[in-house]
Amino acid sequence: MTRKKVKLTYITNDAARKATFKKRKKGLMKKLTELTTLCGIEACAIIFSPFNSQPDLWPSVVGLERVLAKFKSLSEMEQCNKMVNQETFLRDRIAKATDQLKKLQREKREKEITRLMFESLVAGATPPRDLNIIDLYDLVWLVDETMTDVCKRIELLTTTMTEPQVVSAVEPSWFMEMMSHEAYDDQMGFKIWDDVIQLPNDDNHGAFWSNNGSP
Amino acid sequence: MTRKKVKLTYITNDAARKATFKKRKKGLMKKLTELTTLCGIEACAIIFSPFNSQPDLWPSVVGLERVLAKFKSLSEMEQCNKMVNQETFLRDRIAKATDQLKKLQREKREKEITRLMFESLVAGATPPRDLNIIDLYDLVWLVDETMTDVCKRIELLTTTMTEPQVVSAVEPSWFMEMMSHEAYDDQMGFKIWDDVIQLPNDDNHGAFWSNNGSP
DNA sequence: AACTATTGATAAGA
DNA sequence: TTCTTATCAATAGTT
Repeated sequence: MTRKKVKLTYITNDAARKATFKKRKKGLMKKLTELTTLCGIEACAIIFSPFNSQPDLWPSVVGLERVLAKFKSLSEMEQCNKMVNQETFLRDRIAKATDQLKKLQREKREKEITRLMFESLVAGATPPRDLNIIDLYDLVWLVDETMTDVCKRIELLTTTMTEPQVVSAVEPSWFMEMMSHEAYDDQMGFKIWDDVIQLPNDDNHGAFWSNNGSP
Repeated sequence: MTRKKVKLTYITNDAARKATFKKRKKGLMKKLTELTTLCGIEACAIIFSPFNSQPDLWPSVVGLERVLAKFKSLSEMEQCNKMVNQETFLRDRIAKATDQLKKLQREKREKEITRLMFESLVAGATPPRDLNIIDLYDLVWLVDETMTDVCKRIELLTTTMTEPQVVSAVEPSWFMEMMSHEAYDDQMGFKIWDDVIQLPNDDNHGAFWSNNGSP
């Protein structure tokens, strides 16, 4: 049973690597069979391994030869044009992971500053320590936003209020949301970087949150 | 969501086939990436399709060329020796499916005859209709077996019995098992034959149950 | 393209 | 080795 998510790295244990190789090779060939059958296409694969002196081929030798012949009939230039290769595949995955990372960093940052704001509030306006200029700017922005929300809400309640006791009993939903800040700190890097080889530099333009404190 | 098990046949609907092709090609390349990374091996794949004018290659052109060169350096004879190809793969699946089919047919047959026996019993020894010689032989064998079991159990209870009321209250487990005969009739052929192209003839030697009434 | 119910693949254990 | 099964991964149909 897959007791845990598999790490995408070389398996150093020989027996385990061989077992995995056999299983996954079989699975891969099944997938190839399915793909060609379902979509009525031609495909081939060659797999070298230290476990077999000869490469594993799919489909049969004859089928492989036919596909290879077809491939070789294309010119070099044709082969290079508009080709979907491993690089494209990896770039796609990297882009998606980067997007997800940015999103989580933004959320994390937002929660941090929110917590900071409420901590300052309950501490009775004690000046927060260890804050740099970026933190302070973010904090100011959030305080302004929150004040605006509060004023709007006060105005709304003042003009439409009929039962005062209900107002104090029920917290607005944005308050509840802001107060729940478990944060993604421990999981984030792990969850995202796990199976991605490398990430491009993040120039971070267009993002409001400063992404301080990222992993 | 996969609303149903996929049938391993050509997808006639153009849009659906293209969608499936894109998804499965991506999945296949991911699998190839994982296999080569986990096991530290070399592999390549070429996929032709009417959706791209050029074939999809894995890994990059350079990687593909290197693997192909390695493959071509092997002689014809070497390529043919001990090769695991599509035929081997299919034969393996066919053999396993055949084994499973036999097992289920045996179980189904056993349940049928068992039901027949109990029906005859409760009907007050009314001669069963429409039984051929094979059915009758199987029935005789089962009755003999059951009688033997019953005699053994009677002997056991007679020699060790201390509290009669418990005996009549608790059915022996083999009895319960025999009486539960929902049978696999409707599912069997479907479950087994579904994704297998062709099965070799079943010469059926060595099986006790006669496998009447198979699909 | 994104979502999720479901099927399918498989890592570890027996 | 093969078989089992809990868990993770792929994906069919839908939006």
